[in-house]
Amino acid sequence: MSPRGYRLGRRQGEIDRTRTAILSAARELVVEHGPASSMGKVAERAGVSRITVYNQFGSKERLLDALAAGIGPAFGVTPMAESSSDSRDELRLRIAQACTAWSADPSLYRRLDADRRWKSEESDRDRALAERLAMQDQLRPGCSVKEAADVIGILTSFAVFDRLHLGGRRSPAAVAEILMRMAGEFLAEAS
Amino acid sequence: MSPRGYRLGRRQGEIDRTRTAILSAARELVVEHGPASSMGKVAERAGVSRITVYNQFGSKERLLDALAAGIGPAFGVTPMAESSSDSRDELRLRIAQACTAWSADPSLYRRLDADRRWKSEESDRDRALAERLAMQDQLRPGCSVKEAADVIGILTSFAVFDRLHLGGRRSPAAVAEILMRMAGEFLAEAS
DNA sequence: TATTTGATTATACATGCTGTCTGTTAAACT
DNA sequence: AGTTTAACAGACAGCATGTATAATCAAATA
Repeated sequence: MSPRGYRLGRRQGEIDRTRTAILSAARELVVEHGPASSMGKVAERAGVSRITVYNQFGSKERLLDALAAGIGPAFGVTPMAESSSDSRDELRLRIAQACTAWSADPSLYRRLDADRRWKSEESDRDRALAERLAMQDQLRPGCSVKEAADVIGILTSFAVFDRLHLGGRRSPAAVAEILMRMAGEFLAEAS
Repeated sequence: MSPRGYRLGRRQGEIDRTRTAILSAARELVVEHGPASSMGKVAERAGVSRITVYNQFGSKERLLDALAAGIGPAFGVTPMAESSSDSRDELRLRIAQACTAWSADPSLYRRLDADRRWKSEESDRDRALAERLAMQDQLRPGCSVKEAADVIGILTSFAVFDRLHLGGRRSPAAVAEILMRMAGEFLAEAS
């Protein structure tokens, strides 16, 4: 440990540079060849030793976790959404935010999506939004909160976005428009 | 090859039994531990040698292909759908068939879904159905054939079905009902 | 300047997996 | 009988992950 305070000072700069170099190389290889890319190849492309990759990230799984970490917060945190008075606008905002987040790096998320748990995650947020919709009588008669929450989860998933995005031929805004119309399944008719 | 007809006779019985034993063991292990299950474990559970698995299926990829083969035909072929006069009924049938197919073995398809290409496959069939809908003026004004085809692909994908199925807590028929309502996004209003 | 700290590195190793090679064995045919 | 066919088994090569140990080296301290 460091009994007397030992600051890394400008050594930290090099450490951060190697970390980002490794992450950058890993991103490239995952996009090119999928998550099965070997640690050796990653180290080679990053210009460091294979052991350095293990020293920095511990294991391949944690390296992929770090690679996927960038998206979670940006998508999960919707600060102003909570304060929105109209839950219908909140839904629209939620869908738009999802599309923006996914459009940041689709070719990476596409390769990572398989092993990740985004599909069934964040159901708490979905349920909370569905409950607010129900509270404001915005749900179609006969539609349960659970059904609305499940559909929200589907409409904000990467797989659905990617299928409509078509590699950029359809804009995120256009995708969001389609998704919002699909959300009409559980919304009350009144505009 | 076999210049003179060489029949396997009752050897074929054992061969078939071995193949099904391997497939059964592979199914169990994939459901339990995902597609990363090793060929050695599969062979061990099937009660045969690891080499036998390779002789029968050639490679791990082809073994997984064989595992997934059961679903494709049953879902892809919709004989009476073509002859249906009402394209709206055809859509309803298509969605119902997808739900029935996926409900056959969700725990297996869930593990296989990651590496498979069901997501972007069969877009030809989706496009054909979307074109028939357009031909009969069943598409919402301003909705392109491509958009309808994309949405059909989404609504008949396993990932979407699985998320609504909830491990059996929602029946396939109920899932189909939700999906059909979501399809209303691209359908003309008239009933 | 001399020492300490901690990241990077090379070498080596253990383990597990995929896929192939070579030979053996048992059943089907002539 | 003898021949043909294909499943079967042991051994092997190659590559992957992850670990252990010791050596190197630059920056931070005293």
